[in-house]
Amino acid sequence: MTELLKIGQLAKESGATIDTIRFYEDKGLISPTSRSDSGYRYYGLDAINTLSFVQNAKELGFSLSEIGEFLEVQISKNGKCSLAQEKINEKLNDIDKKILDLKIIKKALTKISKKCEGASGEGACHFLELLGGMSGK
Amino acid sequence: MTELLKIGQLAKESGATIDTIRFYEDKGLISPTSRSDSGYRYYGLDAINTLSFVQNAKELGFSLSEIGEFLEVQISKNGKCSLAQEKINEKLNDIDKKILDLKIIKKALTKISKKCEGASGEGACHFLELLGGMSGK
DNA sequence: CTTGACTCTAGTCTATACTCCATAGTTTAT
DNA sequence: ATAAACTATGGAGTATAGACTAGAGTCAAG
Repeated sequence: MTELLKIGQLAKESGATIDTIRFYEDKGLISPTSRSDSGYRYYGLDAINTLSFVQNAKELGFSLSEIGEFLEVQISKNGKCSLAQEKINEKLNDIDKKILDLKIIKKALTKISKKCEGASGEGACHFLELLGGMSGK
Repeated sequence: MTELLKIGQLAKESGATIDTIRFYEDKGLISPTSRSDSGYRYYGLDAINTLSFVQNAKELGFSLSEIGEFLEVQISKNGKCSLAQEKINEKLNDIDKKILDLKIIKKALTKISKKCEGASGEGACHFLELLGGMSGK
């Protein structure tokens, strides 16, 4: 028989907490292979991989619901690469947009910072006026 | 006598909602110049600038509590530019870090995407295995 | 003086991703 | 057989930035 893990063991193996695993179950990301008569959750070893996938995908900036979609695709085994590709490309666009936004913010902050400096380091700060004045733009 | 605004008027002038203004009050960002006997809030015209400052600072990525600190500095009139400079520099560092993170993610996603493509666009997707395999790194 | 528009407080709800708690039942080890 | 360790469920709490609601009081105009 294949080795089955109780939730605490899975938690130890995966690095997730018990609460997190149950939370993920609630969100449809993972579910126990079986339950004992008393209701204890039992997981196959693949659950470790699933959780590690979730961790990695989270680090890549995917939300739990996006990760859930990936897992569904996987589970259905009908998943075409094109589906994942689409998601990945969306994510890449999101990222480009975020980077652009951050650069714009950076430019604005730098500009303000310089004006602030120009007004001599120790005088009363006009930061708020500078920023308030930006409302037109 | 200076012109005083009721909360609804201030909302219209500033573009914020009434709820938002009261929420900001709760957070210590703004408070009415005075209150009527019945409890109505009355604001001076400067409240419009304050709210526009809040809007702008938010767009620049500052949290409400950071904005609150800026406003305190302003209110105390002891604010030195160096204080604002410090905050701005922290924010600039944050932004650089975020951009870097996003670029790393982008690289990882691009790599995965390419591998996925390599596995012929319409086959079963190995996205999850690819990602699962990254756990070592 | 009544209607409609405005405002008040206090509290609940949204989304995201968990974390912690109480209470109760189960399993394991001695 | 009993104590320690583990697990179950359901619900509340965390942070952020508000949106929305109910029920009550207030203000201005006709």
